[in-house]
Amino acid sequence: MELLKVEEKSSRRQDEILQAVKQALTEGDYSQLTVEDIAARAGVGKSTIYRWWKHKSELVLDTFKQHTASVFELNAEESLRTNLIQQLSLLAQALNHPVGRALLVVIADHRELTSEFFQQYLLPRRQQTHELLQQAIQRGEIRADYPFDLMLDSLYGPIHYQIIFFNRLPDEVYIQKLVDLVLAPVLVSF
Amino acid sequence: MELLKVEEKSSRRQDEILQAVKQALTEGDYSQLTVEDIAARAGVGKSTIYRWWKHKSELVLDTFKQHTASVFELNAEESLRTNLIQQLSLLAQALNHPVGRALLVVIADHRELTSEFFQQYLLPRRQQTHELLQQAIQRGEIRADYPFDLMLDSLYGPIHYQIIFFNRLPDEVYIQKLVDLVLAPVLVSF
Amino acid sequence: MELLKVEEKSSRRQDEILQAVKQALTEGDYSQLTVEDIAARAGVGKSTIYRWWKHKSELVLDTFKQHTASVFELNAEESLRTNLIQQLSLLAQALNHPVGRALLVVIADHRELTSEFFQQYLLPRRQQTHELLQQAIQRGEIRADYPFDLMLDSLYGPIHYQIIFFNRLPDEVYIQKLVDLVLAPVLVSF
Amino acid sequence: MELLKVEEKSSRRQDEILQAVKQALTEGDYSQLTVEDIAARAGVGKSTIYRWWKHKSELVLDTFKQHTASVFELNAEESLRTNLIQQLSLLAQALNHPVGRALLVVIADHRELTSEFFQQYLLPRRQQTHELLQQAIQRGEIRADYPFDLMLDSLYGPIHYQIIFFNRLPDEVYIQKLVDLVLAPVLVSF
DNA sequence: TCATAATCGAGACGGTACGTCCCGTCTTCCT
DNA sequence: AGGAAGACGGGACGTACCGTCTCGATTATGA
Repeated sequence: MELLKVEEKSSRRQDEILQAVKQALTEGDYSQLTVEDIAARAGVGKSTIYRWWKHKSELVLDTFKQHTASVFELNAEESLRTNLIQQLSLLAQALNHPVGRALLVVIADHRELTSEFFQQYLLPRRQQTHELLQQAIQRGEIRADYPFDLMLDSLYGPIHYQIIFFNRLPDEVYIQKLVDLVLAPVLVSF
Repeated sequence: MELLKVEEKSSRRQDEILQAVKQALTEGDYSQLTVEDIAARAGVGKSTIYRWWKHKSELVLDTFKQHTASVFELNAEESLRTNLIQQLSLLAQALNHPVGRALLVVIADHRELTSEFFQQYLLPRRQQTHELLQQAIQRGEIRADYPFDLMLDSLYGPIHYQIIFFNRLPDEVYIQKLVDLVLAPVLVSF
Repeated sequence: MELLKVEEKSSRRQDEILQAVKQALTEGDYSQLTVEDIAARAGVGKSTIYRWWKHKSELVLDTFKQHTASVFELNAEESLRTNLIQQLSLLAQALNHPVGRALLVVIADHRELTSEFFQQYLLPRRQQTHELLQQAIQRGEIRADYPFDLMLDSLYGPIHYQIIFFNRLPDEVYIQKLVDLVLAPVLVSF
Repeated sequence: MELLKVEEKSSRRQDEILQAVKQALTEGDYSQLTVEDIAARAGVGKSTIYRWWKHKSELVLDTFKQHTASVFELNAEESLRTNLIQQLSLLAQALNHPVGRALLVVIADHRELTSEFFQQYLLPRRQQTHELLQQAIQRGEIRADYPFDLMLDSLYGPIHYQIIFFNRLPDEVYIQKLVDLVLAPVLVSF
């Protein structure tokens, strides 16, 4: 019981730390993020932070996970197109948020974290979308034979591309057009 | 002739410095890149580096430009598809090269450099590809009415996406499939 | 007791750093003194030094203070003459020591430190000597009416002068003669 | 003839450089003095400066010499006291001038220059004053048997002492009192 | 009168130390 | 006993100047 309490307590504290990271990133980008500042914001000693995270970069990763945790439920009742548009919009917003920006730096700078990020974040998301596609296939919305992996890259890729290299958050219109373009060849039409 | 000499920004010494950056990046990634190490490799004082580049990040940008300068000529005699495949392959290799990796970090970390990179590197490349498309249209290879910007993102985006988030250099097969997928709706067929 | 501990500004580590400064100055003069070298000698990071001292110059000042801390007690049982000779000899030695030499550079180079040095070092010393004079007056050794400030300058001045401009440590004989010369008009004789 | 002309010209240029040093020192102290700034003020290339002076410190020495060249003639018709007061006042002003301040730094910082300064500047001055004393002896103004070297130190020393350590230009009153104090035991009175 | 040489400004260069920043670890001292 | 506070070793940063060295433009000379 007491152990649980301790765990809970530290879990709450961890949340506070991640919140502090998010707040700090809202006020300045990754290069201005310092562990000391985070500690001060969270009312915590630096050692407490390093007890749970080996490096600053991991902190950012977890902050991003926490930040995007609630997002990304699928809506089984809507069409594939609607779901995709919603997914990509949320993704774009998440990536364009200061926390997402910081994540991009971390991913680029620490290649050893890429696989962790892939396993824990990207893969689940892709599988989710895969399910979406399966359902659409079963509903007869789209063709069953198609290079879906490539299709997903064609959806996700441009979003990241726009944010990273054009420094621009793709708007709803862009995303709709993108989805329509990519979806066109695969839709069952008659 | 003399005017040309004035115009070309890169003296021999600056070239040597960029070479030193490339070499250093080949031996370790961006986070291990040190201006002092670069200076030592180039047999140059630190001040010489800072005389020409304000920040380490700009050094990396110029190194990337130099590294990819010779690349990317179009081949007017080949088909659009062949040209695209070749372009994307070269791009993928450039980005996956240590220098490209470093560039990604810099772009992610210094958003103020994004527009410079866009202007000086991405935009010319896009215009080049646009010409390619124009030629293909005139040759009747592809349709004239199409959202080509979006199409370019669909080509470039996935390449970057694979490299950044999957930490993987897209192989020839991937690129061919990608090009075919994206090109399919726009090809004039009968 | 604990208050005392708090009050004493010099932790063990700070002492080690000052020792390292002294050692470094023994091996080379001020212009060769490097903070990095000091740090290395003290087995300390550069930041530790800059945490406690704003500038290299202040380090030297404190080193001089530490170096001359134990010195300069008066000997109430001896005659004024004996005390003065002893004081000036010690002063001369302190100034001629590498640490003293460095101090002279710092004082000359950083006029803003002069007043600090005056307050914390020269003034106490002068007051001490003033007491000495008061005692001598009360003992009837010397006259009570005399421009003692000027007298002190006539004692201290030549010592510094010899060291700075003649690059020469005044010997015992010089000091005795100086004291006798300056003291002559003020001694009570009959 | 032509050689002379060349020599003259360069001599004029050297003067301009020394003037530039003086001007620069008037606007900021020695630590802010840079050779590049001097060169710019003098409208001269850095190499021209280094052609005639090995180091920045020597430049300052020569500037001081030039600055005080015209000063310090003795006035044989006046009393010893008057002459001494005038001498010391001029000395004090010269030392307190930015150029003098810079000189003090250089002397303190480059002990190898001390002897040069001694030979070329201090010694002549002392000999001059010695003559003054000789004349006073012959006129019967002062006693013939006296430690004159020590006496000179008692005059020069306090002046330097006040300027260096009290950061204060001794005023006329101070100097008069000093001279009177030091002169008292040596004056022939009846 | 024009080519050739000497001079000198401008400033690039290798180098060195500075003082700052912040990492990730370790210590202290309070609660 | 645990944790906030923050000292610590370390190491890269970007800056400032030093004293040396190239490079052209500008004279000055001599054929």
